[in-house]
Amino acid sequence: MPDHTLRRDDDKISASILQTTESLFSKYGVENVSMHQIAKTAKVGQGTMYRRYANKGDLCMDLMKENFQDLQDSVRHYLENAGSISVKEKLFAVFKKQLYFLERHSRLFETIHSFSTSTCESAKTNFYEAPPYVFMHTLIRSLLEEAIRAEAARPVNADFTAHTLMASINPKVYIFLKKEKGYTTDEIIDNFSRTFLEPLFF
Amino acid sequence: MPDHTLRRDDDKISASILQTTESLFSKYGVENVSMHQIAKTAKVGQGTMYRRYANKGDLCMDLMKENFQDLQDSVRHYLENAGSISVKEKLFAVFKKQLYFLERHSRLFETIHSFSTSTCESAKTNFYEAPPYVFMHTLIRSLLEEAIRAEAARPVNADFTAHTLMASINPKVYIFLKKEKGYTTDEIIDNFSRTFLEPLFF
DNA sequence: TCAAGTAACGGACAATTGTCCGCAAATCAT
DNA sequence: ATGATTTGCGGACAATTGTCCGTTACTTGA
Repeated sequence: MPDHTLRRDDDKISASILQTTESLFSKYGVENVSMHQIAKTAKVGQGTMYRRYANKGDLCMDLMKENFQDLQDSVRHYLENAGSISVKEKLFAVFKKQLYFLERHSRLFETIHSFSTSTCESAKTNFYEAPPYVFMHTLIRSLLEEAIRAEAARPVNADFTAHTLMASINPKVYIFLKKEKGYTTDEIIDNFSRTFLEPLFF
Repeated sequence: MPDHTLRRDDDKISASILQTTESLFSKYGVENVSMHQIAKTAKVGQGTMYRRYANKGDLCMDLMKENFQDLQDSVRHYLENAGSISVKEKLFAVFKKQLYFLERHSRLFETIHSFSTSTCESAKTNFYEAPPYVFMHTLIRSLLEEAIRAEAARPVNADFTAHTLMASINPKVYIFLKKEKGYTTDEIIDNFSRTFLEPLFF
C-alpha cells in the first residue's frame, strides 16, 4: 500500500511544509496564505501543522531561520576579518547588515511580530527569546560593552541600549517609514546611524 | 411597539458599547474578551459592532481616546506653564509622561498594535496615522526642531528622529523589558533619557 | 513473527474575527 | 397621512486559527 514510507518522514515532512510554505508565500503573499491551505497543499493534516508550529508566526520564524543563517554567517565573517577596524565601525556595519536583512524580509518579520504575543499569553515563542533576536542582541551588546571598556563609547547600560536600538528599527515602523513617509533604505540607515549610533561614542 | 426610540441612538449605542467594553475588559482582561461577547452584552448585533469599529484594535483605540485626552491635556498644560524651561527639559518631561501613560495602558496598546496592520492590508486604521500617535509625534518633532533652531540640539532629521524615538519604546519591547528582564519603569525612563535623549543635545 | 505498546498523523470540531444582506425604522415629499 | 427613499440594525454566514481524539503506522519484546 505505502508507495513511500509514511512514518519516520519527520524531516521530509518538515522540509515539505517549509518548501510548500515558501512557494505559497512567494506566490500569494505572506498574509494571503492560511495554515490550512499550506497543510492541504503540503498534503498533511492541520494537526500535523500545529504540532510542529504553534502558529503562523512560528512557521515564519522557522522559515526565516535559514535566511537568518546567512545574516549570521555574514556578520560573523565580517567580524572575524575585521580585526583592526574600530568597534564603532563594526557596530555601524552590523546594523547596516541588519537593516538590509529587514528590508528583504519585512513581511515575514511583521507576521512573526503579529503572532508572537497577540494570540495567547502562554508565551509560546516570545520573539525576544528566539535565537535570531538573541543572537543579534547579544552581539550588539558585546560590541557596546567592548566599546565602553575601551572608553570609546559612553558608559551606558549595554543590555538596555541594545534592546532599545533594535526596537527602534522594528518592522512596523520600518514599513511605515518606507511606504507612507517615502524614506529609502539608505536614508533610514544613514539617519539611524547619525542620530542614534554616532552619539553613543565619544 | 418601540418602548424606547431605536434610531438616532447612535451616541447612546456607542456609549453603551464603550462602557460595556471597559467593564468586560477590566473584568476578564483585554485578550479574553471577544467582539461577539461585547456585542451580546451590550445588546447590539455584531454588524453594528463592526460598522462602528473595524476590529478589536480599533475599538481599543477609541476606548483609549478618552484616556489619551488626559495625557494630551497634561502635556499641553505642562508646556503652556513651562515658558522658561529649556527645550531639552521639556522633551524629557514629555517622554516621561508618555512612558507613564504606556505603563498604565500597555495591554490596550499591545492589542491596538496587533490589529493595526496584522489583519488586512487595506490599511483600516494605521496606528501611525491615528490622532494619538500623530499628536505625540508632531509635538516631539516640534520640540526637536525648536531645539535645533536654537542650536541646543544637533541638526538631525527631526521627523525621522521623532518616529524612531517613539518606536524604541513600543509596547512590546516595553512589556518585555519589564516582565522578562525585570526593569522598573523608572529605570527604563532613566536609561532611555540618558542614552537616547541626552546625546541629541550639545 | 506476532502481539502489545507507542508515537504521531489527519480530519472533524470549536472559537473568533470579519462580511453581507434582508428588513425595520426614520425621514421626506406630495 | 401615506407612499417612496434612505439609513442602518442585527443575525446568519464565511474564513481562519487553534484543539482534540480516533486511527494508523512504526517499534519493541518474546
